[in-house]
Amino acid sequence: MRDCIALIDCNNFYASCERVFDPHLKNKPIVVLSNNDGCIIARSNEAKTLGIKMGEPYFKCKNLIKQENVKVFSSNYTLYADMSNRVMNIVKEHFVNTEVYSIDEAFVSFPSENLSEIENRFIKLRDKIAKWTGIPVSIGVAPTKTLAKVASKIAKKSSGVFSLFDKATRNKILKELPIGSVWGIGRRLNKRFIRLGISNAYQLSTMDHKHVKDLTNINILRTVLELGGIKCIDIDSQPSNKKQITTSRAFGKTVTNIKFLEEAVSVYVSRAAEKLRIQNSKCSIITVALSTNRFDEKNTHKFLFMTESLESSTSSTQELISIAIKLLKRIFHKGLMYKKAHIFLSGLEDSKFKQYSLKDNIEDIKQQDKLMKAFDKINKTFGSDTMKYANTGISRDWFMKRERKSNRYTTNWNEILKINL
DNA sequence: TCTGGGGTCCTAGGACCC
DNA sequence: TCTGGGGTCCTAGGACCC
Repeated sequence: MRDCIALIDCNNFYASCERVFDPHLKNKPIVVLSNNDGCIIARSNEAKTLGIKMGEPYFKCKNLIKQENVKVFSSNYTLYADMSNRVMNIVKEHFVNTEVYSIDEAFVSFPSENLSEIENRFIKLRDKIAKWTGIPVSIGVAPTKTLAKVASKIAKKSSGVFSLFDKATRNKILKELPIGSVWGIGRRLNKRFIRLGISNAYQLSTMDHKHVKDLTNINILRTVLELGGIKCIDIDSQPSNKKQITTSRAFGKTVTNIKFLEEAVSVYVSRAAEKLRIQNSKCSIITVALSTNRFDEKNTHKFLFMTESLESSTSSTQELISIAIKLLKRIFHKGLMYKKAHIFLSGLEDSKFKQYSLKDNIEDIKQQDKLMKAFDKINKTFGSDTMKYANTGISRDWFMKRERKSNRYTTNWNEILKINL
């Protein structure tokens, strides 16, 4: 028996999360902004109809938004992550083999069965997710991941569940699908294929395999095979640890003062080290970078960075902050207008298999690990930043702008939804 | 004034090994 | 005089994803 694959995809996820806690927003246009209230990163269907584009800078469509009375939200990742967990937990309850692919998507695989049974099963799942979480989802079912993606796109326009197994239907749909909409074909390849006269997914699916491989790489050949119904990309139900951890964020305003940069770098290192400890890793390479505003036409864009390899890997916030501050002082140039700081942690290894160096004081390291464990536990129980290092600052004047953030309804007692009777 | 953030994988080429 | 064959590891750059 062959496996079937389904993609469960939340509709307009961030916008839908905001709507759950404010029923007035039903049928109204909503948009959600990226960090620093920069770009549009989610739109309700009504906002899409108005012609507001994905990724568009907020300031460019501000007039339209005002004119059409579109409700605007700053991004509230705490809320979205919690809502995502709720949806994913329901999916996991129903399917053993699940892969949480992104904050708003999950793949599941299951043995093939009768087609109408499949559809019924997913209609029930869709209804349950809507009832339990308030989040609308679309579900595409097909023999491969790539086709499940295609099917979920169709599902968005129809009843919410669409299965794509019939070959004639598949070919018809692929003929109408622009090549750039295929999962795995980005802007560059889209251009290249169009230049070769290949403009829709059907044409791609019938290309000569060797030709595709010579033209691109093994992954794109997999995409081609998957469009033809041959499974090449498996469900990855146990996501492996990250090989590199980045925390990079723009400031709410440009910063020239090194004191502020020290705070920002300390905050970003704290976040990165937390991520490191969540996956039980230690890092042996740290890079600190600063950049100026890349959209500033008067000044050339500067990206300054410096890397240090550590003799002994670590996941201690304290230790990483002190190295990062040292690197920061070396790359800092007076007079530049900084807009962003970045921290990269790499050379990751599992804490359990840490390679000790001769100079290591094992007792000290154990103490640090214990301290960090307690630190993380407190922040997990009482909210992030309950415990923090003093270098990370109190007022954080430079911090990202989020002027229209909704409450963290599901994760903070002080921000819980209040109902007036 | 205002333009996101955080990842992954593949390939080519160089250095190096036996 | 000649300059194999098979391999690994690392890095930079390019491409993709949400």
